[in-house]
Amino acid sequence: MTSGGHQPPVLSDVAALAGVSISTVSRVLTGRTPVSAALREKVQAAVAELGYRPNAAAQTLVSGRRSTVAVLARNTLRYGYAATLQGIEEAARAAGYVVSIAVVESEAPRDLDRAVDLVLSQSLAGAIVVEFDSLGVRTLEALPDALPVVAAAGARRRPGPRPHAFLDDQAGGEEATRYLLGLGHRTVHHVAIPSTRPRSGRTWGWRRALESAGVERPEVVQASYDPDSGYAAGLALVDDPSVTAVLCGNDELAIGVMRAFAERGRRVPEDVSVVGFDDQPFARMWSPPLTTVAQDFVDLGRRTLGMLARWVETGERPEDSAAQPTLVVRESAAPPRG
Amino acid sequence: MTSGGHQPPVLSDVAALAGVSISTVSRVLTGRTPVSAALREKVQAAVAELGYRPNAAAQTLVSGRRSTVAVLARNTLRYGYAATLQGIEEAARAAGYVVSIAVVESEAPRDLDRAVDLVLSQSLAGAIVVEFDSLGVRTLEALPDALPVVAAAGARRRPGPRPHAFLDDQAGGEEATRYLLGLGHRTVHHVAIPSTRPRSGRTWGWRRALESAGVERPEVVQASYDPDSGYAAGLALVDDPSVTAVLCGNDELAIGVMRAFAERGRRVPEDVSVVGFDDQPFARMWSPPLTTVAQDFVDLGRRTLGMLARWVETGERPEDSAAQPTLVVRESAAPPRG
DNA sequence: TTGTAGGCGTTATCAA
DNA sequence: TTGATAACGCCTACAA
Repeated sequence: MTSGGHQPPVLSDVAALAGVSISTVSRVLTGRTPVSAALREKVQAAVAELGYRPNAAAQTLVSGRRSTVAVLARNTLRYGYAATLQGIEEAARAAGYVVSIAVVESEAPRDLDRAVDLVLSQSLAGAIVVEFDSLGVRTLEALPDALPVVAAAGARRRPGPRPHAFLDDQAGGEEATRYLLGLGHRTVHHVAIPSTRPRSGRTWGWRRALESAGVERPEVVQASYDPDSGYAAGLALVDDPSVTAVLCGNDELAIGVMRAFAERGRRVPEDVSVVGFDDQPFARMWSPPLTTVAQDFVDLGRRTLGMLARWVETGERPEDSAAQPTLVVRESAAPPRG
Repeated sequence: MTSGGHQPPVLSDVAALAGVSISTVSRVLTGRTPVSAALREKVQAAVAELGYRPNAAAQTLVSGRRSTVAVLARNTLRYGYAATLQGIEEAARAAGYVVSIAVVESEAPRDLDRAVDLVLSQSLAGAIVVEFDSLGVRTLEALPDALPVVAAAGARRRPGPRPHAFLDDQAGGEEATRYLLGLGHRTVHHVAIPSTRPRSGRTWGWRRALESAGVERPEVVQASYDPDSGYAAGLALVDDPSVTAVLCGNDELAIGVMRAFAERGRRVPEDVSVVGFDDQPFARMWSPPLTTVAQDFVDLGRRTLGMLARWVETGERPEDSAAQPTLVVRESAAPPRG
């Protein structure tokens, strides 16, 4: 079939129109080999006239050069995940990579297999796993060793087979706890999120701060991620008069805790101080505006992609990379009464 | 080079191990042509032993079958965008498509070109444009006619060259306004979001409801998307005693409006009713819980992908598809005083 | 039912 | 500097 139809133009069409060989067209397109100015211009004109675009499949087949990076995540909607994805995409676009996404729907092995199969059905330069939850750990294990994979992690973990960029939430938990202690609170209670490990980094940070202050360490109230679970945790704390300051594992938990206190007539921050974690967008709009530990997820995404890109391009496995959260002081924490 | 190195196995490796020809392996893999049980088992064993995976580039090169869908959007983090993306990804995964994303950073032509170039550098089955803003309209125009493209739109628009799935926010605006009128309010004020057209669908719905009730139509307060802009709008309304009910173009605006009222001592819903739009996750957690028009963005994403998939698979251009928002009554709206 | 051979669109190697 | 030509990995007529 001659290419007169409505097929997209290919290299030979351009070559024919420009009156040169296919190799010459390829050379001006790749730019790696010199071509005389005269021919180059003819070729460029033909490319423009035909609206030619290289066939990606053919390119990666012959050159082996891959330019898509897959992101595997449990979720793409919750704030931390979505912000990390944004950072990855932004950095990828700047570096010339396309990002594809695959969510791992549940703990069920078939969901993991499904996502991994789909991801590996592409020609990948590498992959990023968002490892904010235990499913991330399993996803990491399901990926072939030959593929460059970097984890975007919510907490430091011991150096493993795969490099990771992470947010040092232990430092954040410690800073927030010290801040509350510095305000004059006798101790700080803690409502914890689930973790990839027995305890989350922020929970460790809270423990360390209490211990180094030589202060009593209350029982941890274990919760999930959502406000309802924070509400239940709040109810468990509200009748205890020794509770004057609460560090929550994330902002949504903090919202739920605050609602439970409000319903029982304990005012924030007058009666009890509440500090969140993450600095989600609604935190600053809350009443009272929420004091919280800000984690820069967008930057985490950028760094993760940067590590992966360097790995792919230089062949050198990157070092783990940490970033420090920062406490954002707003109005939900104050000195205790009296 | 013989394939003894650490290269991934290819068809010929499998064929050699199984003691059959390459085509036989290909046949058992594609399943379109019958193969004797004996050989089929040998091949499957060899595939498993080698951990063989087909090379995607070679497959799409020879077969022309594409299985990636690109999503172009202004943003991936804001609620509506992220939820739509979630729906797209979910439906795509179920249908065997991979989704890749490209954000169009700004109105600058070079940002549009950059995103479009990156997207078109892949072998695409089709594309989806998230058309919640005016940049979406321009993105749609920048894509080649030959590519199947479906828009995920925030509002109905006149049928155009490309099919779209949309949320009928005009109906939502009308319902919310009628609800407030039904509560006994003399009229309803409106704080509007920007729109792809001179007026957003929800603004039209608000107008229609007021007109058909034969009620005075106040000036629209034009705002942006964020709480700060809602706060400014709230300040513009707070001193007007005729303001007893406000319909906001989205939930974040509603938050800002409520804060402005709270600061000036006007209570919600006792003194003034506020209704939002979208039903973002924080809406139900607010104090008071926000009455708002829920839009199912996840479903929008699913429908959009469904349309695109049918188009790609059957060759028939799909019809436009609408979904109705629903009013979620919570506690931020009530009958007027007295 | 099975194997052989040709070609998908591009890059890279080799002569000229 | 340019042009043939041989891969890249796979699918699919066509022949056996």
